[in-house]
Amino acid sequence: MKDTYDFQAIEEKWQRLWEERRAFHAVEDPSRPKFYCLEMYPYPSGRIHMGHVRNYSIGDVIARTMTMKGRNVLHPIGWDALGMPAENAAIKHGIHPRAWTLGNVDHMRAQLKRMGISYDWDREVNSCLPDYYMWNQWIFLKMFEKGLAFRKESWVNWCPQCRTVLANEQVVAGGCWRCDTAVTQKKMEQWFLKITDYADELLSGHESLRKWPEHVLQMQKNWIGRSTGAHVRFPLAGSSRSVEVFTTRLDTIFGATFLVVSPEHPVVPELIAGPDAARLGDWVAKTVVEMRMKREIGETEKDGVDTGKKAVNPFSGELIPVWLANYVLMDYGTGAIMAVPAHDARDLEFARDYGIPVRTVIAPAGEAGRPHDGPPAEVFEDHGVLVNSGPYSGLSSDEATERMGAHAEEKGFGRRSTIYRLRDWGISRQRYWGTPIPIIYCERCGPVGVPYEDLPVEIPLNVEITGAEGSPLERLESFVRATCPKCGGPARRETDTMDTFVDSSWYFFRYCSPHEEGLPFTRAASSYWLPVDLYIGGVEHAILHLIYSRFFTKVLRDLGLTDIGEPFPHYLAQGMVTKDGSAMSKSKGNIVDPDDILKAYGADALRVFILFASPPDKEFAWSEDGVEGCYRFLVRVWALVHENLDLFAAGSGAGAAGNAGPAGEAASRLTRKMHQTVRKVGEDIEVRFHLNTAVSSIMELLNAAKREKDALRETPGGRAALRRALETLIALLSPFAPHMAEELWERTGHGGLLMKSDWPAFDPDLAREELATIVVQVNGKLRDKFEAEPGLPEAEMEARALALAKIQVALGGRPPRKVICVKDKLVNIVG
RNA sequence: GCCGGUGUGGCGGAACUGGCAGACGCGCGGGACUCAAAAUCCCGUCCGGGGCAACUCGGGUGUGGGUUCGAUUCCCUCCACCGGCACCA
Repeated sequence: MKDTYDFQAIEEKWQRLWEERRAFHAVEDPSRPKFYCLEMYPYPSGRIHMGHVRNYSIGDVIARTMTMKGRNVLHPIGWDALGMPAENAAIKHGIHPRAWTLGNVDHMRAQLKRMGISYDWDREVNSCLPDYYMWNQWIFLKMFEKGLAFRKESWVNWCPQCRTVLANEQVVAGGCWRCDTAVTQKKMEQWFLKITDYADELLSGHESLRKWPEHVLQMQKNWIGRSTGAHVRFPLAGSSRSVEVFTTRLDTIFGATFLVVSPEHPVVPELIAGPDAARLGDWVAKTVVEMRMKREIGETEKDGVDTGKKAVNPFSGELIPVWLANYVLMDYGTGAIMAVPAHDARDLEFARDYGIPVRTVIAPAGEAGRPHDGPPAEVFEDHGVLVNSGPYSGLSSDEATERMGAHAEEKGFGRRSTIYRLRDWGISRQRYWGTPIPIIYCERCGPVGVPYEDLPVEIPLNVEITGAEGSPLERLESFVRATCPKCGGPARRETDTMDTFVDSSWYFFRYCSPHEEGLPFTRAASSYWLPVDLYIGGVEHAILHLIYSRFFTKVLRDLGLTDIGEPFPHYLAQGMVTKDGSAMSKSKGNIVDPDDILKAYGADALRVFILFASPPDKEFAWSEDGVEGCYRFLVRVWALVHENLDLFAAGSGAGAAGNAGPAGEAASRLTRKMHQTVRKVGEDIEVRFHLNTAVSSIMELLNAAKREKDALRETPGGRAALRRALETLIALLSPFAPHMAEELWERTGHGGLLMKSDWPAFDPDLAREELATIVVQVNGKLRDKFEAEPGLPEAEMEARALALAKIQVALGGRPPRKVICVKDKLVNIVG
């Protein structure tokens, strides 16, 4: 091989050698500490994009560094391979979803290998293959047995374009998350997973997620939406029924001047019965539809009707009117509220529109003494002191809430309670390219789980995907027709498939024992590798994927399959990749294809640049000049090592470290810099994850070596120092630019793979500066500095500082009023 | 509206525990090499004033204030941008 930097030949060579030597293959080894480094597995859309490159480059630096630091590293990859784009491709190009998907996987696998990412390809998983998705079915059946998977008729978000149900989370601003088409509503029987059973634990689990970004925890918290308050029943006058409400402000209940029930509430038929039934019924019918539609758009005018019925306030005995209104949602709380217009802005707006009385029952702390008869000038929503509240008047909000809750429980008309915004997870999809839900419907036995020995229920491949209404599975008689596993009678198979978020909710378990045939994963392997030590991926999955995975982990734990309760104790949310100020996207037309960069500059340069340009959790702005700069940096490393290749030859006159002669100034300077760099790069990678500053300090080491090299080559000790600095430089660079580093490692006479070698040793004594630079300030302004031996006593520091000519001038002859000394750092003289 | 995040040169960014603001890279300017160009190498590069110059003085981390001997860093106010949630009772 030539002496010029032929990145193409070098990268191909080392990718081949790593593969031949199975360098990335992970084997459980209880004698060594493990490190499970995970990046979010990709959807095989066809090509790798810059977001992937960034995600996987970050992970690879961590994985390679941990390997060199002696950890037994698991670094797997796979494919989130079920989903709609494959069906869309089938419709558009007449290619089968399976063929399309597997073709994409082959292409993208080759691309990842060209990036030199250190994946253990023996553990590759692919969610569209039966040996993966059968375990979705297996886990589903376990959840079905425990009542965690259940059927429910419900309104669902329906995308008319994709002709499929969408989860709430897949509705973005009223549109379909994929195609942006306006979402409509439809009522269907659906399968749900009971994630709400885990709402509280998903929230309290945040306590242990200290290594998650704050904003991600906050997003999850908002999503779970915990509210504490009370449920209270208001009996309907002249009826045996009552209306239950949920409130977070029980202390305001004496101010409840009306009740509002959602038009979708089951009690509505009774409420509208009577002489006015026709008019009220029309209003309800119209409003139910409107609410479903307008909710997706946003603002809605408050609109309501008085049912003429009355309810009894269980605290005061007061009769209050019962209204129906469009601002009360059926799917939050109980679908009915007590309206307290004096202390809730929404209720006040409604009360004013319809002339309903407003009664003040909470006063600001200082104003409880004076009378509060008339309606308040404006809404008061803070806590305060109760007025006009019978026996509770005079109590603080907090105390009243407490006592009223106890009273309601004692009398049996209410209870203190906690509710959540989080809904159960609807997983049914009317699609073809998904995991078939393993259920058989028997006329006699109802829904019956497919027996475990009959798994997998395979996706039938002999279908034509036309894009016509509904799922192709419905029309496939051979798939639908079944016999009941319980009674043997005629039955129909479920034709819905699972949300693909099910696949990704547990794939990190499968990596631990990807070839296991009897279980989704083995306990031995999973208890060795899990939890994931570092999970890296885009923040767009902060809510859905990460909550679902946490939920699945807790379910699997409760099924006795694992001991861990949190899968990802450390989550690194990678920032977006942008160009010209906006995210790279097809619609913006600002996509840079990694393949083009690979061809022009090579994988190493691309990796170094993408890691150097900004910290992993921040946005990354693409720049062609930037890659070029990193490419030049690699060429400079290449050139410097080759210029000094003679130092690595036997008999070069560069003694080994031990027998190097008395080192000169330059040698100890470079050695010091080298050790400082080892420390800095190690900490930046392992502790702070600031890969950008790790790269820049490697650049500094290169610059220092270039600066000192001529002097160093003069003496044996200098040559030894230079040689060791270059070796260290190569090793530190290897997680970032692994191909070049391996090549240089080989060319400098080292045997074996650099990636399997030890991380350079750090010696704190050699890293220590011989002299400390003491900064001298006058009134906080830098005026001069001096060098001093470390540990100089403060009195001495002060004396030396005051003796400096510039300080004398700055002080203008006046004696200092005060002197602050910080050891080995600074003297500040206050004049 | 509520919650969270971010504001530093021409650009990406650095400053880790309150202690030298601008590391490193890009870009730009100058020089060397070259017939010339590219590549490479060297020097300079926060802004403003003074000096032929080694230098020197002043200002400076979105705004205004505070704490402190000392603030990019801590506290309060406001502004801008980004993200999440949103008639959530």
